Amino acid sequence: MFKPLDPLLHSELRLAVMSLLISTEEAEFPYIKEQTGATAGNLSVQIDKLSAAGYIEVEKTFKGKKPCTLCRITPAGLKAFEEYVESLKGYLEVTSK
Amino acid sequence: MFKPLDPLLHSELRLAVMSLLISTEEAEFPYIKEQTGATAGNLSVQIDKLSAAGYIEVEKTFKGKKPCTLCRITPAGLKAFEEYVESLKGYLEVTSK
DNA sequence: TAGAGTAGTTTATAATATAAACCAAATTAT
DNA sequence: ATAATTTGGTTTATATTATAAACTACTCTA
Repeated sequence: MFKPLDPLLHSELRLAVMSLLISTEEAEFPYIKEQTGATAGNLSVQIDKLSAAGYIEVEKTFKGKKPCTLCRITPAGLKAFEEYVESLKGYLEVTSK
Repeated sequence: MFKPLDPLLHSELRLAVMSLLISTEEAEFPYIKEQTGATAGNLSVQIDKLSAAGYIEVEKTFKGKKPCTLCRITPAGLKAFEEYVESLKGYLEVTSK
């Protein structure tokens, strides 16, 4: 009935980041920051966690002279997200018996 | 895009409790404990929080000689749950553009 | 070259979840 | 009768987590 929810994804900000990356394939740090409304510090920490879990890939490049942190979802991340959504459904689908 | 998620509901156990109560209208502590797989301590704390927020009603009665804690969802709780689900959709519906 | 802006990271703190320890009453075993 | 066990919880201590504040480094502009 109530399957456990991946704690890495059951977090408002990390879920938003994952959701965004699934839609966009690839996104830069400032864009994610703007879209999620997160502070840079918080976002940095959560991106690290997703990256450490292998759910996203982080590439640090340069855009001219400015640093540019690019994030991309990984197949493992996509799978985890799908499983999370599937598990979550058990909590949301109210079987009005 | 990413609406804030009610932190009271964005918790695995509390969400399970709410989901259960919406389906059953009324449930006893041991039943909720069994269905959610939670420990009694954890469940007690989370029920208190939902109750303090006015999301559920807790009635302490007796069943013969044994204490019996009955939980029921409130209209405010139902509304909060529905809003939570609505907000959550923004995170789950991946607009594969 | 001083000040402001951009792009982040590190770290300290506050909030949260969770289980362990505990309490009280009832039931069962000796 | 009384000791152990079970039932039905609550309280409290701890571990984890989320979050913002403080910081670093580099660039751009006046």
